[in-house]
Amino acid sequence: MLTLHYIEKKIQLTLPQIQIMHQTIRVRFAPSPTGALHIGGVRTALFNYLLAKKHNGTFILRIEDTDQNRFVPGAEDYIIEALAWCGLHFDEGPMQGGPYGPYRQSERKHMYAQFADQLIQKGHAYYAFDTAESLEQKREEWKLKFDHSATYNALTRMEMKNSLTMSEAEVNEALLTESYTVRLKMPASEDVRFTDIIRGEVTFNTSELDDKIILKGDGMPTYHLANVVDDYLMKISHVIRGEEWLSSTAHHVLLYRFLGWEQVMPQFAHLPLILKPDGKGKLSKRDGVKLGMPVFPLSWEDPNPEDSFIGFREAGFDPDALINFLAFLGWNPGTEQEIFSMDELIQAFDLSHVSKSGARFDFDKIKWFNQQYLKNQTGEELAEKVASSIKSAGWNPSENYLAAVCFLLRDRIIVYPDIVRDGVYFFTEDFPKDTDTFKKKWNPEHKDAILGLADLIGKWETNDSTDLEHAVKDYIANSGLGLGQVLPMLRIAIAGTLKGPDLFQTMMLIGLQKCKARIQKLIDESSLLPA
RNA sequence: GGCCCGUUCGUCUAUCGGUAGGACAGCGGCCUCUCAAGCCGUAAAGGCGGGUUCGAUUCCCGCACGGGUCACCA
Repeated sequence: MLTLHYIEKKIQLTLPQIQIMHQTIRVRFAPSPTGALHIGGVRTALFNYLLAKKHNGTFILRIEDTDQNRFVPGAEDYIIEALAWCGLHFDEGPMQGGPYGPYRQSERKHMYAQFADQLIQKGHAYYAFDTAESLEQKREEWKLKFDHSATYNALTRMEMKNSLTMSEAEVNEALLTESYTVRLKMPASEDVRFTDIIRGEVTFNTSELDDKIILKGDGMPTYHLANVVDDYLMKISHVIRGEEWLSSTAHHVLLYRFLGWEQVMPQFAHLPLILKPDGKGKLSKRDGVKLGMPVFPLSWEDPNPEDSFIGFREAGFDPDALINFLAFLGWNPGTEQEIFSMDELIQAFDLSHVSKSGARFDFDKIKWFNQQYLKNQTGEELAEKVASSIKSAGWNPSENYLAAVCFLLRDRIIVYPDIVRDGVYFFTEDFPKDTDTFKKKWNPEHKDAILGLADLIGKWETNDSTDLEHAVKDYIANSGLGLGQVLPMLRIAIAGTLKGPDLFQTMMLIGLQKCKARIQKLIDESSLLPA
């Protein structure tokens, strides 16, 4: 008994994996070009990409632009650029084409009607001529009659204006003169069961489901039809999408069944949602500005400033860090490794390690990931990334110098622009000075000793910062002062602030002559300050 | 409200019935001219109630709570 149960369980566990191994994996990321692609979409794309790459499969981009009202110019370019920045490259898509194109649903418009017809022929769909007003009115009625569960379904469709309630002549007449939609005819009461890779078996009863519109008044399909038809025609093997789609999956399963495609229906995997930091609802566009953090990969400029958003790229994040962070939102490798390159993610990824519950977006965590990525780069690598912002700040350091600065700063930055913010004194004499602290620490009696130190620094010749360090420390000891009385002064003179990298390395980099001048200058200024 | 999905430290998570582990954030320490980084340490969790079992975080049922969804949007 016990062993039987055990074996049964083992078989259940290994079956999906075997299927994946021996099947050609074809997955698609299918965004709607209605604006900037937010971070949840990027994660969906990532998981699709990882599964495809892990099994030598194909990763497809399909643009779902069936809603002409919501079409936003530039959105498709944004999506493509954003995913490219993240290192997610498509094998088939609108840019590069492929054997199953076109890859924009608007360009596939002519392909959908025949399947809607097929459904009508078989009695699984029907024409509906209801106007928006009559629908709204009916919905109000149903709300009272059925206690909130108001839908266009088996219970109500016979009181509506559609090809089920009209004579053939009336229908033919209306087809020519009126705007119409095609609705899927749901069975009155039937359990629709499917297996979700992440959630296991899920069941819906058709009595709870409505007669979804599959073809709109303008001749365009809705998501439901377009999605099923395209996934079939494009031979998609796995549908990996957000959990918000779970409740309409029964409609999709029925569509596959009615179209005779159930045997080749893709496997479903519904990803847990990315939630707002407070956990109340899924993360949305506006949460970024509200909480002062990006939720988009790239900045998005909209004519309406309210709809313009800053991106992770512009905020100074590294795409590899973003990807690493996103991979861990709802997935884990089952080991204690946390830092993963894209190749390592591909190796380690497995749908069975995707969690079921929603994950809150944690800004602190992505900052930590980014910091890890920055401090593992060489000075040269960092320099390359910040060179343009250094230039636009008006500074023109040599490549070597910039790289050396980046190297010194690299352990204390979270995002790339921190180098510009924290490194001002490496590039110009015009850097902010914390004079308040200086005043607190300044003791006029030490003036001569410090001027003497400046003198020594200016004259010192060495290539070794520890050599300088010894000289300075010896001088301080000999003058009878403590390190704590002198070094903070020096730091403010040279860097303007009490924090920063090793003082002696900093001085060596800036140049000892310049440092001497900075010390003298600060002391001159301090004699002008009120005591 | 109906239906569906979920529920382990504040947060992200490990644990596939047998001492609840890691990471972020927090706190403390070491290091140090400072700030970081790093290292060490500390505090912190199985929603509730029933069952099944020698044993339940893990399996089952109920409840509670949270989320999703109920458009000619995807």
